[in-house]
Amino acid sequence: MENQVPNVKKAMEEELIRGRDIANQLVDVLVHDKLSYYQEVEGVSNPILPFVEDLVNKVLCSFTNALLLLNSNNDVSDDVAASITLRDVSSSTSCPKLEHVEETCKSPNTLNTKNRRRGYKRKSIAPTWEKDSSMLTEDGYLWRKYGQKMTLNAKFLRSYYRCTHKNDQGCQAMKQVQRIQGDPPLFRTTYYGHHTCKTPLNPEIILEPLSPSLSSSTLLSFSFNNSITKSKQENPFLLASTKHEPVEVIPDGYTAKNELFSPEEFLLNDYEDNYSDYLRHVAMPLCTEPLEFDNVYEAFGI
DNA sequence: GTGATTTGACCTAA
DNA sequence: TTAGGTCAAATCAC
Repeated sequence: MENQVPNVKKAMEEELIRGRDIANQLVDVLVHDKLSYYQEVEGVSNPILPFVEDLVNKVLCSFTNALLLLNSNNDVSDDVAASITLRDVSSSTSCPKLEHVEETCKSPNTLNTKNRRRGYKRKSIAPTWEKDSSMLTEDGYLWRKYGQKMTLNAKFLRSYYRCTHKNDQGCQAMKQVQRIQGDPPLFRTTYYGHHTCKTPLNPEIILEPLSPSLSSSTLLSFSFNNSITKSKQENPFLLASTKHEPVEVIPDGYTAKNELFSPEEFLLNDYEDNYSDYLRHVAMPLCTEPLEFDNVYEAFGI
């Protein structure tokens, strides 16, 4: 028992060093293989990507294991401990499991239904950005609704969504949708965190505002062509999101490679202080007519 | 059968 | 203490 703490510290140190080394490898790969990115954009398969993903997994595993070791020794804050999930470690195929740590954390109480929320941590982070919109709009990501609540001083339910890829990719993005006005309907969408997932949607339809001051309700209005009536199987991009939300659709012609702008790319191109440039390069080519969608507001009782 | 939503209970920050 | 955020079993939809 006396030797356990030094052993844990030793293992933790090794894990952190391992993570650092792998991260360095990853940087080398990313820096020296820029061309592969363009190959990927062109649709050519990229043999380096699996290797990069493996490196990323190893980095995450190393740091997670280190945190688990700290957690098992009560040397870590509750905040950090709450962010650690055993699934994150065990789900990785390339990550050596720390069985003794897992066993330490899996007390009988955690398996008991009444105590299964021990790891629950209510978020206290500030919103990343907000937008008000007269209609529920698709933002290019897949969301899964995990709750709704009637809040004080609110006439309507607030809905809670998290990224569909929270479990499989660890994406921490969340959003809340609050109907703030009945007639005409007005919705306030508050986003928390950023997407780290590889969204299955076309990158060109991902349009997050560049800053909270840029209300997307002024620019996110898209044409709604007949293809929206196709099934999920025929066009999964269009209806793959939560059933309560309408979709924003990019005209088919907007596919030229040099016209693709994700918000990140837009920032990298120094447009962030020029909203008109953003509109010209990103929003305007996409805007035509407001879309229509049956049962769009069904969940909100409109 | 599988995945998404609903809903009541649980948990925590203020 | 309480309002708001989250969990997870039950239910629904495809």
